[in-house]
Amino acid sequence: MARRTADPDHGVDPRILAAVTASGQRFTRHKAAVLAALAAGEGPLTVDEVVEASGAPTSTAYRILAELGEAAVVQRVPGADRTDRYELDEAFTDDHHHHLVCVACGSVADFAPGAAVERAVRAELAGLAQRYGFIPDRHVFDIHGTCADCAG
Amino acid sequence: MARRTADPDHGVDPRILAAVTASGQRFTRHKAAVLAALAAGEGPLTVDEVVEASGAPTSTAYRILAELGEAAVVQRVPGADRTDRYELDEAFTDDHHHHLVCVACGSVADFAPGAAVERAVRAELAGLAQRYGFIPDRHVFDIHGTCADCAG
DNA sequence: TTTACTGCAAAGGGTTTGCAACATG
DNA sequence: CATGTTGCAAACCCTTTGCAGTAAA
Repeated sequence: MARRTADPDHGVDPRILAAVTASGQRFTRHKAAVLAALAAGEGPLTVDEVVEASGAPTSTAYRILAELGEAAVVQRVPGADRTDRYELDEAFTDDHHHHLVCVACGSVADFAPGAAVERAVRAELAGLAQRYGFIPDRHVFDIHGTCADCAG
Repeated sequence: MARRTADPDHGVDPRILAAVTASGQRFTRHKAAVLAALAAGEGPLTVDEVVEASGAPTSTAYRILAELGEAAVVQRVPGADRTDRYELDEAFTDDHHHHLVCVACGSVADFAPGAAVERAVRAELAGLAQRYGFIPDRHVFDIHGTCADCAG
């Protein structure tokens, strides 16, 4: 029971660790804290929320989020307001979800799409390259509306 | 043939005119120019593009776009970069479309979705109120990827 | 030891606003 | 005429960056 006492990985998903190091980055204490914050968050987090939860200074949080973005570990999620939000890439969450964006308060929540939508979307994506010369990477299917809190 | 010589409406869609005035706004020359620019544009326009095309000063362009947004005549379209884009609401374009967002150059182009996707989406929306207490208003189905220009 | 990361503070860039002059209804 | 709109410039806020010190590998 002495095999792993120090835990330099901070309990982070080994696949994420691999992606980060494969990208030529170091795995630092702040990076671990930011990743933990994102993993624990309900839906995508604003930079302020990441700062709050991770303890990293704002500028460092921005830099880490950018680095993780380059490593394809984190995705930026634009919301109804002008404030960006960030979430773990689906490759590391093992769930496919979309967003419920509240136009009243700006909050962004996750929701699981029905199989029919995803099936249709996949078929749609296949045709894009032929029709528009556009090479699809990922799709955004967000619903804008009013969340339960704001609807009263 | 002398019925409309002055044309105070600048040839703008009467439904848009109605929506603007119904919102308690005046219909000014700049507003007309911005609307004309949006109507003529291929896909959503950045503020700079609106300024360029309409001749309105930047601050006025922002204000007009905000006003038209409140009148539900214009929608803001977040892209891959941090630059907002604006387009006429679908209620006034009589076409339903989505966006091809280039992650390389930030350009946003329109594309017409297949019927299967829209059918599935409509079914999905219907269930949201029950499942999440979320009242859907509109949906965003954008494809992120690389446009023909950037793919080389 | 090497080099990436950190942290502060200062700069950057798109967006918003105060206010006096102006144009619309 | 009364009031919403315009335009300039200054203010704002989120985000990015320079640089010297720190820490990961």
